[in-house]
Amino acid sequence: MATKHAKEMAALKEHLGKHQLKLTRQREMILSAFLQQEHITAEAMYHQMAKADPHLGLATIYRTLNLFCDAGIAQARHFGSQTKYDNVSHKGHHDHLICTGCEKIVEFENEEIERLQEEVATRNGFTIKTHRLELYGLCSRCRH
Amino acid sequence: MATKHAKEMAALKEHLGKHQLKLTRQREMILSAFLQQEHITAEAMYHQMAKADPHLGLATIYRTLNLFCDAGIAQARHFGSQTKYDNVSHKGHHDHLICTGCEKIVEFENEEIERLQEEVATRNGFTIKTHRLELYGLCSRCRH
DNA sequence: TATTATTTTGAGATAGCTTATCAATTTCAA
DNA sequence: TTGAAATTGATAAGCTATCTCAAAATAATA
Repeated sequence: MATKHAKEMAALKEHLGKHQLKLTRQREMILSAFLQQEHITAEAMYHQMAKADPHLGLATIYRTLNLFCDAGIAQARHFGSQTKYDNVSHKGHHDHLICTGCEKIVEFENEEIERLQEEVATRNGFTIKTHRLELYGLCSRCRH
Repeated sequence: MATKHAKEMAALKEHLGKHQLKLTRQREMILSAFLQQEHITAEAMYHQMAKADPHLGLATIYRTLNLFCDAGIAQARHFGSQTKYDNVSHKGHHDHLICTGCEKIVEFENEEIERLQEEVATRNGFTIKTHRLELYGLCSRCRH
């Protein structure tokens, strides 16, 4: 179990070391649980982990998930009023095609688009950390 | 002044008509002020408009900007904990480069990306109506 | 134009999510 | 093992956005 997420654990430890932070039981627990998710909210994480440790505080979940973001293990995404923390290692990055008729969501990847994004960023002096691309429209079924 | 934003005014009136809503002094004022912005938060709008009408309520600003979204005049975008309302008519397509350091926003257009988006959509049987592309990272100044 | 049903407004209360506070506890280097 | 420094947990506080409701404004109708 611990060896399963060795890569992320190493990334976390490296980040902790560089910033004079400490490895705690909570951080290990949360990392282990988080890596089994694709994307999850802090609140959902809180309820899920309450079974394993009823005294784990919500603030600690938030602090730790934000820590994971800093360490490059997670990525925060804002949906409406909520923040979802994506497991970066789980999949390569994917964008979304969203049908405004039936709300179906199709995930896709396109290397050429990613490359062009980098190009745009460079031209403007930016270094991209993350991005978000959503295409809204009608799927074949809803168009009729 | 009123004729300047005739197109958006027409779009608003059409939406109001279809939904049994009414055209009010506040909606006209807010539309006029909003169309002079590229993108703005409700809070900023509130302070700005306080000069013209000190009694205009914040709730009305929110309600009206959301109304504009429904009418297709504005588009809401979540950045951190805040929501920014984009003026859709300001430019045809404008995507965003967003600095996570200083919150600077650079707009850009890239026809090649747009073309590839269409391609992806077509391949998945979708017809795109709108899209949203945001690149998050650090601008040259914040990188140091 | 006057009437009237319906919608909208303004001000503050409320809700939902996230962060700040701080004493007690834990970590880890010496 | 010790002790400085970081972390935790519980809860208060902060922020943004929405809801409530009496009063006001709008627009359809007479």
